[in-house]
Amino acid sequence: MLDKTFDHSIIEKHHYQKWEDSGLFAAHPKSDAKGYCIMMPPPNVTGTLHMGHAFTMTLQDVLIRYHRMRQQDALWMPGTDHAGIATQMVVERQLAADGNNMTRRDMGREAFLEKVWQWKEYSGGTITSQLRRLGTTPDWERERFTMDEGLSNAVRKVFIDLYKEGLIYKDKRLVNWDPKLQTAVSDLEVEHREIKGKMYTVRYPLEDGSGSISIATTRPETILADGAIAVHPDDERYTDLVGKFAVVPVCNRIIPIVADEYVKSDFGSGAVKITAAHDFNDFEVYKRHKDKGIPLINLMTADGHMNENCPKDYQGLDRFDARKKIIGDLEELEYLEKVVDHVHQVPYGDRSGVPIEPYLTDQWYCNASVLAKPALEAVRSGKTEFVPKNWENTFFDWLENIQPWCISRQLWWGHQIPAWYDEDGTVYVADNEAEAQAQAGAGVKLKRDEDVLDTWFSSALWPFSTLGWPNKTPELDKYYPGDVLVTGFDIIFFWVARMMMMGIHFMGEVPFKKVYIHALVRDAKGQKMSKSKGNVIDPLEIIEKYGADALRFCMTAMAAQGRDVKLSEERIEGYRNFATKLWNATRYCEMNGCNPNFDFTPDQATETVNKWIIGELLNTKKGIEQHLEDFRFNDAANTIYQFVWGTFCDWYLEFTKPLLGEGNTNDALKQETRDTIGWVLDQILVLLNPFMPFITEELYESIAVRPKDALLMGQKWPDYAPELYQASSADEINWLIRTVTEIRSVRSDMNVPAAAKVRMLVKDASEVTVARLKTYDEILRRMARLESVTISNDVPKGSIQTVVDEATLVLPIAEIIDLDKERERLNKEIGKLAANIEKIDQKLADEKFVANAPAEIIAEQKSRRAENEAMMTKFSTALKQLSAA
RNA sequence: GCGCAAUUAGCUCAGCGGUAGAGCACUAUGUUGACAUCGUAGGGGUCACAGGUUCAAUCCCUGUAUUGCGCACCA
Repeated sequence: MLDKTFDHSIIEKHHYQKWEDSGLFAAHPKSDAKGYCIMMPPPNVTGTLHMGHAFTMTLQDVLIRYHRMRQQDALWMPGTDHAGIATQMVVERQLAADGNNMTRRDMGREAFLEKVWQWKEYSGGTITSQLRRLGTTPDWERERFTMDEGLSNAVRKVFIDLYKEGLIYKDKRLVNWDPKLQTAVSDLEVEHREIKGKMYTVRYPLEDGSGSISIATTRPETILADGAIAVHPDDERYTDLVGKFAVVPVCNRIIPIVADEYVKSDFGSGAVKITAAHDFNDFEVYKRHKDKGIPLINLMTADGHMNENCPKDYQGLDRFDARKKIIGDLEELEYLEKVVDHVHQVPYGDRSGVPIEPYLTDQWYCNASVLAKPALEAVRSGKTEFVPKNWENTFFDWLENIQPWCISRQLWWGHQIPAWYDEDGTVYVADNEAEAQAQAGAGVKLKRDEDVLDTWFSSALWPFSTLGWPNKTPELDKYYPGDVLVTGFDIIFFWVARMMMMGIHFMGEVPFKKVYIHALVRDAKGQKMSKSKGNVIDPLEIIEKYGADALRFCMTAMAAQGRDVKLSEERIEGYRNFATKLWNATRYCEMNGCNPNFDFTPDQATETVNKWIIGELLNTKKGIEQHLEDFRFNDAANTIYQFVWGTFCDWYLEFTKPLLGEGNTNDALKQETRDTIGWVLDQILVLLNPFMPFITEELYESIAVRPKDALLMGQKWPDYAPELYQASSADEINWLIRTVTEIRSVRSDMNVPAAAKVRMLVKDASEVTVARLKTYDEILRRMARLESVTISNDVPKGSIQTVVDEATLVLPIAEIIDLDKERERLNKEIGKLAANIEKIDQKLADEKFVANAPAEIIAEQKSRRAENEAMMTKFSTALKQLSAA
């Protein structure tokens, strides 16, 4: 027998161990079953589980468990990502905190990497063990890490192949440079922050002494690297100046004045300084005016200090100090004309939090625009489909305007670029040093490129590198392309788009057929969870407190398409209560001997309530299937919730109480009812299992003796014969529900004490109703707290009356009735009905409506009018009788 | 500036061309051994605003407002 209350903490670990030991997580590439594959977005190997993970992993696990139960050969491919910058930063911080003030450069590459590997070994299992707490069932045996040997081989091969195809190349261009981390970062890793800064207007004297030209800038320190001044070609104010030269204040360099359409005449002075090595737009101007002799001057070191290209007294200054200094100098030299407050966007590194510097460096690039074309085409043609569809626009916009992808990073943690240089700087791209040496020729001294690849470069290969590529494997055959990728919208660019590009290029086929994009998890107020805000809800604490099932179910129920998940603890508590409800219902079933009977099949049910609940279960199962098919997780969750609580517990178990009681001497019926209850309960556990795996597994084990080692998670998703649903049963039971609800409602309205048992007379009952009243006599008496149910057209004095369908229900309660109150209630009912009728009459009187509306709508209005009319008559009669009393 | 989404009950959100829904919260109440982590009943909405299409609009279209999120930015 089950304990009186459900304690999730007792059951969770125990079941997970059993599941994992059972081998049921494993995919079987050689089996004949149809494959179903989800590639888990690999979390940061040294990370810990946060709500975003819990959310996405829950949805994936629901899908995987569901498809596994449907007898598909499910592969949920798990793994972790080395997360280059993030992980390296953590270890560097640890070094700094050690007290020795060591930096990675002090340590040297090899020793540092050893440290990172140690850290990976130490904390690498954290997140995967936390995923186990959540109850997820990926094929752990296949777990991969982006820096595994196999995956690293794939990375090198892709690099080499793309290099040979000319799609990877080295180039000197401006990159987003993070002076703190001292690496290039992707423009996706740059966040623009609105900053209240200043705009400085600076006067540049003309070289010929004939006057001056003024420009505006927010970054006066870059004046030292100015290479030109640009004006709009049509700007008449400056026509005469184009072709002349100006003198850069402070450093006195002579620079040309050029005309370029990029300049907006109506902004500032209409003249702009061109600092080609420190601004993306300026760099473009520079390229268009190469013939004008514009110098390309880099004035900063990699860590954001002023370098040897600056005047002596600037060299070595931090970039922000240099700004202060130059403002002073300009003022002193009387070049500074104006300073105004100016709000503008400044790029910040999203990891380092410092302003990003456009910086001129040599980097490796991938020609993304070539790779993007087939990826775009694949989505346009529907080979890959986004759900919800509107994300396709985001995908298109980005890929259509894609820039060369800078794939090199000045980090140590990651895949080192497989390129070697000889002393002349000639590059040899090869799988290993020996091959590079062979290319270069014996005896040539080679040095390997020190940089590593962008983490997303290896993640882009994830859908096939994890399946054994470049080897031809049965896994690749069977599971590529994957069925669905489940991920958040925030990494459509970072990851989804790149997997599409690489997957199509190297596999000749899209990496997944569908991309389900979910929203972000926020706190109850809708704010993004972040450590600095302190509003982080830790999934593990929630699991401790409410159970993994409650968290999972909450996540699923909140996963409506296109909306963020605002997570509140109350909501989770609500679903914990749902688990308790199921627990107690099961306990009740056990107490009444309603355990699954394996000889019972639902077609054996004869009693209407039993046939009804079976039919309702059919609809529920169909609903869940449809909703999961459509990735409408919230609807799927609500469908089963509603069935379990609102249908099974609230009504069916109550309906069957009389049948199980001593009053029922029909043993066959009693047994059928027990069997039906046991069967439906068993089915509930199966249908609910993908959502709430722990409690359902526990109950499944508890309610029946099963074949040895039969785990619920390994059971087959049911198939029901459609004829098990019978509309006639539904009609009858819906009448019963209506009747019980109506009596309860009127009792409550009239303050009839809950404990009071009252008689009920039924007036104007049809034959069908008479029969039903007889059939459900006991249920009615029990559920509506009635002493007796009698067919009678008498209305005793002091009765309250109400109407269900054609019949009038009369409750003679002279001793407790409040006549005024009852009069008020009846008048209210009549008023409502009259209003309905009036509305319908208006419609029916509208010629256009009658002429244009479909016949069934008109018929519906007419029959609704008749119903309302009939009810109004009955209530009016009741009112008259009350007044006469 | 461009784009996307949202605006429905006190809160969080579903929904839908033909009688407005859920959970939580709230109010009242507590009857039978599954369940007070519960039962029963109830109150509560001009479906942001303005136009349009339609016999009919909360739903479709257009515009406005507000909010959120992307993308791009003028030095």
